[in-house]
Amino acid sequence: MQLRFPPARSTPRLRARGALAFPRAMHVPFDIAAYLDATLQAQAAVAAGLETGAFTPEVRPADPRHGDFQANGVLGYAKARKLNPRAVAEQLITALPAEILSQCDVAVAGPGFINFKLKPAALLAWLNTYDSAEHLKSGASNFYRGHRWVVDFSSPNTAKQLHVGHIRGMVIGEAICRLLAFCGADVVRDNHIGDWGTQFGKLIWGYKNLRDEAALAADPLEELERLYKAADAAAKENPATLDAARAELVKLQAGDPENLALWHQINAISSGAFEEIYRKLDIHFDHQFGESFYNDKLTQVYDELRASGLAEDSQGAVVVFHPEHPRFKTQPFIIRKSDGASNYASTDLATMLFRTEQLKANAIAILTDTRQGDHFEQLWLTTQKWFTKTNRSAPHFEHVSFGSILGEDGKAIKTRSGDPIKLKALLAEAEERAFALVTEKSPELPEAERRDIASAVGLGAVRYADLAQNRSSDYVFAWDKILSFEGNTAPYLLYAVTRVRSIFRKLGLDPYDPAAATGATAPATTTETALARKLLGFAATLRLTTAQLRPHFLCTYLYELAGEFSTFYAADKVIVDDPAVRARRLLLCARTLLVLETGLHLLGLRTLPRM
RNA sequence: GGACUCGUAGCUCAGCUGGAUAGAGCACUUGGCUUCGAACCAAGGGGUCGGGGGUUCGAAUCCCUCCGGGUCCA
Repeated sequence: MQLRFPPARSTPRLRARGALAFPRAMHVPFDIAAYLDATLQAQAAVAAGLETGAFTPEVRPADPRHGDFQANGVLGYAKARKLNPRAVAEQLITALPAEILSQCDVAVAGPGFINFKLKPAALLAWLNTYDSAEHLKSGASNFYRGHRWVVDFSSPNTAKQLHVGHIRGMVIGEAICRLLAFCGADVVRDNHIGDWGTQFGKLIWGYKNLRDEAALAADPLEELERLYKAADAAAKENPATLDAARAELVKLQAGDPENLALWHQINAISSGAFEEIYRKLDIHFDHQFGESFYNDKLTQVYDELRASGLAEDSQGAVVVFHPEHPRFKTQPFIIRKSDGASNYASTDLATMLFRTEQLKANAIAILTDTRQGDHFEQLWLTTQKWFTKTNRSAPHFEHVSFGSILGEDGKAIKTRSGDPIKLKALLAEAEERAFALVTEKSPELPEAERRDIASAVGLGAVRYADLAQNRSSDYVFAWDKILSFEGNTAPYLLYAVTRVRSIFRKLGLDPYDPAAATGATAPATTTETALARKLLGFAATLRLTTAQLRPHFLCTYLYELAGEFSTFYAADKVIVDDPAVRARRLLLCARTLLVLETGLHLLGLRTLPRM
């Protein structure tokens, strides 16, 4: 099956899915930009006599000053044919179907832009149609229907604690999974744990010779970390110890029952500790196919790559070169080390095959920090060639990379003693700090509720700070910034939610009860209209966010939405005597709450009734 | 040395793969709560988009070249 991956704008798959029915069949398209784009392409361009193969409307959300959407495609088209762009735009407008003209004010502007401004009734129709999380989801689920995505994220190493450096991949990965699923994809979440490797030699040796039973019982993972460090130090001092550690590794790899049992035990301890944090952060996996899972799948990789002529022997190792690539023509992709051992390249190749053939992935996304870019570029080049040679179709692949977390000095973040900051401690501190703040702002609330709020706000703040910044940049971690509770932060958004909820609470209404907003008429004041238009922008935001797998687009949108709401809230009083005005504004409040909460939940934040 | 990545207001960052007068927050100045939650809102000042060249109707965005920070590879 040939699948297309939605770009930021419209896709052929959307055109085929009844987007043209608006409003004849009273079906309101979820993504109106895509609907306009499709209609211009399929109907107007034909009617206006344009070369349809060469014309793309390029409809996109517009600056509010110009309207809701703008079509830029005429400019390039007219230029290439030495036509007057404004004249072509006028032609196109006169050829527009009546259904569009009944919904939008359309005008040519500037050198040849076509501006579309939705009429208030069209805004109302959308708000009435997309009135629940389920309906938003069904609107969005056309985007990725039929796509099965395997998302590989978190993927920590066994026997090491999660530290600050791990949180970005966890949080971004979880958000991406939720977003793709919301947009119709079938998502398989896989935690590719580093549960196999040379560290186990030292770890097992340390466990056998240096362990402290009491410490192991008290904090198993802490003790494992200590054992590894101690064994590592001992091996450096004494060559005999190093040999002994290597011997333990060889025994493990040969299937020695005692070492295998220890290995299982170490993994179980590790998993337990990871689970604790995953639960706290509401992070979930369908599978934990760690590196060891691929042990028996590596020979197939070596055999096929050699048989297909892609891999060659070099200085005792098995490597793949990519002659067409400026760098990888000389920099080898080592798939088997000279000592015969496997490495990340071997297991990752086996993983690509397993996910394609067994998990039936159309698309694979792997989240790691950007430093592993070279590795994944080589992996992907190799996979494509390998699959081609063996008549397999390759899935879509994305290395979803992200920058490092830095300390306030701009260098890799560390504690004062030079160790990594433990995630457990970081999250606890976030909750502590949030509790102090909640207590200061809302001392009247019972302590149990303040604790609960602090948890949502503290964890949400850390999480949101990681999501709100473009993932490709490095990220400077600073408590002041994360818990500043101002600007584009979790507390601001959570606060907006509580303000909306407060209105309904005051009226004794359930904001998610459809009856709460019945009888609403179209938005009337400028602030009402601005808010309504922003709400419709949710569709384009979801498309953009998933197309680029960059959750910060959704963050920015939600922040702007909360801002529009705050402006509206200050300008237009909701609880007024006039029932028509009240209903109109309550509808906007209900939908603001719906989109804010839906969006925040997609990002993994917990929302609150009050704070 | 080669490759990748980033450089936007005093600070922290957006800018939707080339669109209209480059936007937010913090900080600063000013105004707004006896009226739905002020953890809020409104208004104002603040920019050679690192420098230079090029591509075209149009460049923060694409190309070249320098400068500077970060990362990866031997």
